[in-house]
Amino acid sequence: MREHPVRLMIVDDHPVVRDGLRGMFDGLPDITVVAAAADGREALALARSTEPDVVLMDLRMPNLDGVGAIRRLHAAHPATKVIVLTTYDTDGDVSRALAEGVAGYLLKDTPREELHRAVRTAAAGGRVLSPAIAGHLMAGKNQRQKDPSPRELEVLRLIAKGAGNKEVARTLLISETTVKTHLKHVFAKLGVETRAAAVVAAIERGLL
Amino acid sequence: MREHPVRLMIVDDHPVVRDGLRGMFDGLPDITVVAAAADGREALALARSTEPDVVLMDLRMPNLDGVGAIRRLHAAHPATKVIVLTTYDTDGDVSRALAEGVAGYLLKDTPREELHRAVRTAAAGGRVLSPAIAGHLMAGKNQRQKDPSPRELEVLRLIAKGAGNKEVARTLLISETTVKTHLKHVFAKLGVETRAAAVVAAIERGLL
DNA sequence: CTGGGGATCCTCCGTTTGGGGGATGCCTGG
DNA sequence: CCAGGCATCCCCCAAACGGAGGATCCCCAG
Repeated sequence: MREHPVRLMIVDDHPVVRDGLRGMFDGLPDITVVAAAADGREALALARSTEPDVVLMDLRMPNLDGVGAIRRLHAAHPATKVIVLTTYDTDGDVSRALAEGVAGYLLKDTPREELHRAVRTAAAGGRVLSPAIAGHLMAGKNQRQKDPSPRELEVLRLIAKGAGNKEVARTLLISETTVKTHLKHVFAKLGVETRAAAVVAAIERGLL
Repeated sequence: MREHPVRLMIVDDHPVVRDGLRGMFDGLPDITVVAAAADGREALALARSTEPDVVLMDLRMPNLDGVGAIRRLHAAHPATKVIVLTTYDTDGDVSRALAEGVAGYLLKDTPREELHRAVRTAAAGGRVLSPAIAGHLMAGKNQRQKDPSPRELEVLRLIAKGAGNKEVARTLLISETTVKTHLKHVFAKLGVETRAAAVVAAIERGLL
């Protein structure tokens, strides 16, 4: 299928994880780790100089985080496949990453062999998902609510900090009625009916 | 100081991290990795057979998680030092771990050399904290509120799921008045004044 | 044994929330 | 051009909430 080994770049802010991943691909004839970056910014720079075929990357990073990094990576290197490798499996992250066209979304508890397979699959143009993730997506497809709008999230953020409608209104320079309207929409979109549940839902989906 | 190498056990449910850590201690003359476990249960078993001097372990694990594992480890092997190594730095986790008498609390973005130093320090009977953690503790000491009681948290959990006072009362088989009282205490202990802020605070402190 | 914390209950009261209706502009993508 | 999403605002109203006071019981630690 391929004469040259897959050129792999690792992106993760934890040295432990970087080294762990590097070690996992050690000694494989068909995969070579050509770079390891600690954040999105570094990843972009290294991608330019090392031209990886596949990038394994964490979503939560300093400087330039996952989704942004993926977008700019794709823009600069359309042929490069990105596999997200993260600890979390929040819906928000997953769907936003998938929207960016990633080649895979794996959890960090993925065993060695599966990682190998994932990288090969991605290099060959395929897609891979951790079973847990796939499950989440299935569950989500049936009653997927749209995400709250930016303005609505702004309101929700203040609510999460303990503000009342009045206070939110003052802070955002809008009327209290508007705050309530935003909140009503947030509730509908998150499928909840109290502010408390709304903030939890938003946090779980990675919106806050 | 010590004639024999430090016997180190690694406990983490992520293969990536396990291998990463193992690699980081490779080739050190004074530290030997004698075991690696995927959860608390396994850790206890391996501790008995391998008698490690120091244990590096994650807090969030399946089967038997951090705090429980630490407690039982200490009970069975009082001389064994435990260093918590985790991604999170939530107050709740930190204080509960410290209460268990751990020898250290490090974040996973700790560089290699610091990890080495930490293990040596722990083996010698010392204590180590990530700077970020140390900061948190300082901040906490000045205005530390007590954590909510188990019952109070039970109420808060239901609130987080969107229940109203009435519903909580029915679920817990107590009166609505009692629910409000619990909540009032929760607010005071978390330093907030709305349910929404309370659930966020609780989540941030790792109480939910 | 005395105190304090937890858990349970109460009343009173003003404020906030959440749900039901709308309505208006503004932009963007078919 | 027109539907649809967003953001902004309005009224009405019942229910829920949060604060301020108690009060009892129990249990454990000093």
